[in-house]
Amino acid sequence: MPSESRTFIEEARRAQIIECAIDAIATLGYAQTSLAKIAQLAKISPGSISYHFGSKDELIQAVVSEVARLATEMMEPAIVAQPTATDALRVYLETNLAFMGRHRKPLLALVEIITHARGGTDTPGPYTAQHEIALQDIEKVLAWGQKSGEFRDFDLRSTAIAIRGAVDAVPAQLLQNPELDLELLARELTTLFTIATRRQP
Amino acid sequence: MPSESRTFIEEARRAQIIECAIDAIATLGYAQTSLAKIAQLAKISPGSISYHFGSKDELIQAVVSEVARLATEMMEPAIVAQPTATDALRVYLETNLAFMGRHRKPLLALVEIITHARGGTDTPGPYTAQHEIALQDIEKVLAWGQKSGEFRDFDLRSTAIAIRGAVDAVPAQLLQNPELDLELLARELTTLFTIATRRQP
Amino acid sequence: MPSESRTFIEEARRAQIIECAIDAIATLGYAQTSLAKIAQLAKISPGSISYHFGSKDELIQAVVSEVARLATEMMEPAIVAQPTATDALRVYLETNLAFMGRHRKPLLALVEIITHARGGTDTPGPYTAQHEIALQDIEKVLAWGQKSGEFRDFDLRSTAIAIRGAVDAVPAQLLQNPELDLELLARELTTLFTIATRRQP
Amino acid sequence: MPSESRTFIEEARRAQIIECAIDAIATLGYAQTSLAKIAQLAKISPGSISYHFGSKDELIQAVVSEVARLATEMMEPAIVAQPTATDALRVYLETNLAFMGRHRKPLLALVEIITHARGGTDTPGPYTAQHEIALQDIEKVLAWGQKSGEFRDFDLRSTAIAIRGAVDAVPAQLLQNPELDLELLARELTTLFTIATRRQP
DNA sequence: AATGAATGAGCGTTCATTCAT
DNA sequence: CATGAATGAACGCTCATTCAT
Repeated sequence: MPSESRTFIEEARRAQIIECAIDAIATLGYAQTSLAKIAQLAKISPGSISYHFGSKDELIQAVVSEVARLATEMMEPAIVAQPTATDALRVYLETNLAFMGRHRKPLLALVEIITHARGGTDTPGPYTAQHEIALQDIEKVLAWGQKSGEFRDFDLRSTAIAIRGAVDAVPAQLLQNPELDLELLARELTTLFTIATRRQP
Repeated sequence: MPSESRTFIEEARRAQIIECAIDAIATLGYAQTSLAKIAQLAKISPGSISYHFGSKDELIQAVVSEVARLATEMMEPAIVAQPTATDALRVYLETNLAFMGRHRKPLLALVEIITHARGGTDTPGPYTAQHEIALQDIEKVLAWGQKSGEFRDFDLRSTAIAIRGAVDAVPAQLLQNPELDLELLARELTTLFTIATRRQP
Repeated sequence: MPSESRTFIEEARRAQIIECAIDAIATLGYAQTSLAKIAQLAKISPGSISYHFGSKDELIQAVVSEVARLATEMMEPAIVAQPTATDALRVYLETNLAFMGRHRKPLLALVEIITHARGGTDTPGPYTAQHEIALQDIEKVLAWGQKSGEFRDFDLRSTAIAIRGAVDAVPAQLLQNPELDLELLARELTTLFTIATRRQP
Repeated sequence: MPSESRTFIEEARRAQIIECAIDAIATLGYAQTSLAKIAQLAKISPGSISYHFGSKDELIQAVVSEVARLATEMMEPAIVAQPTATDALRVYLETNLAFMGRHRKPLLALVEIITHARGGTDTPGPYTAQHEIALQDIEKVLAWGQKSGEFRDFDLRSTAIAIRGAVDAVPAQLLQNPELDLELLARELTTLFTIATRRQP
């Protein structure tokens, strides 16, 4: 789907619709968000959304990509710039939680989509891949730390699950308690996983 | 809710419907599960479910109660029987993951329900309370360990979020990779959180 | 439908069901009254009503008959005992409104049924007959008064419609304003129709 | 409700649906009229009605408004133009019955809606207000006649109930006997209520 | 004589999608 | 490009009725 194949105005419409979709999903919840409501928010007709995205699934996929792009842009450079795996792990947690604080709506929308838009056991759902990538990213950092001798000898996948699980648990908390102190949480999680992963004396 | 108020045959039907609902939700996902599909699985008419449960909400509530009963029965006694907070934490993780291994479908269904059955941003959803209780249970164990001197001085809520987040991340993994080694995972998580919480030298 | 064909216990059950049906219809309104609710009120099973009455329509018909019997028993003797048509007309109005005061629930139920349970234009509805009889009863009194020279020369049907219409309008008023002074109303209607029907000088 | 807010084609569809709803209610009765049947009459899909009216209640409200507009347009100017209360009362009866003759179906539909659309005994129902307004309109004419000395001294509410009751009784009669002579009826009712209300010598 | 579990048709409503304009 | 009217299938739910017990 090369961007050259789309006119400028078309690209603008798509961006507008994606933004309104994020707004609607984050505000109303995935189940309560219909194309009609998104259209209403965007002040366009429902048919227009189908025209630009073909189907609801495609729109949702576009939303996911957009948020992922936003998150990656914000987080990845900082992480890969770290000199040590320990620093990278710390910055991973810090940037993730910072993203949640700064881009609450896109994050909430993403969480809504991931938890709601999965298929059955057979069809894997379009966003599990995204999650697998996230885990592998963490595993890379962990493997780095083990290789460099910073980290103790643990199972990569298990530890990645724990770290990612902790991060994924935050939006739900945030939803329930908007006053949640994300900075405190970031410090505590950093400490926790730093201790938990470092080479034991 | 005296058991005398329901016939034997009614109780049997309810159990059958609950089982089929668990099956449907775990297999198809919450959003794709309709009363009609549950009825189809149970080989009864859709109206029959309404007859026995009054509303979809009541059925879902019954499913939640059933799984919660199952889980509590299996896990709580073992946890409270531990002599130290460190043991309690270990057993908490072990029994939770053991439950996932033995009751995969009920567990998946429960997770589906809890993550899906929430309203918009404002309305808290009927099962967020359940989750809060789970966090407080962990916090109790953590506070116990801090008081006894087993654990270091960390923020209770942040640490509870990390632990619960790790546990909650497992079903999604399990769904994606049914061969996941839960025993290994239990050992690794136990080690991780034992190290992370214990009093530092 | 001779009463001999029914056992004593069956007759009692029917009476009980009819009473509960009246209660339900008067309290909840016709549209909100289901056989299940009547059964609940009567503390019997829904199937039992079908057993005793065959169908809902039959039950409704039985309710109508019962209320009509009650009304006729209370009103007819007093009316036919009057020496003049003028007195008969007065007593007709008085007894009708007195019945409404004393048997509010049966009356309300009857009104609910008559206004709700009509078929289409083609099928006349089972209770229009009842209404036609009521009109003819009034016409008899009016014809009597015209023959005796008490009443002026008016169209029987038109005048009967006016009188019956006035009477039928009362329950709706009563429903809206339960404090309605039925005795005042009876006096006023008597005066009005006495003046309107008497031979003009 | 500015007319600019609706397309021409939308307005046409709405009008068509309203007309079919009137037809269905007048023909089948309120209780037997479903959106599906109205849609069938209008040869559109059931979803289309929801599209244009949002809910059944809104459609019913639109029907009521339409008929009320029709009736008011036809009757009010003639009534208020009369020089005396006696004339006004006569014209009130004449225009009401003339309306029934000319707009039988809308009138029947309106009566069906008003008598059916009420909740239980406690909830007043959305159209009882309409009826109260009708009574108050009559009371105004009666009060006028009493003040001018044309009418005798009677209770306003009781007399208004009688007059409105007589008028409201007509549609039911019309339903049962479509050949009913409305002009005769109008003359007779006029005479009746003129005699009944005029100052007695 | 009575039960109550079960049914199936029907209800009002929602919504992704289509298509003539 | 964009519209918005229209669709049709699916939803949760109600209810008179049936029938094995």
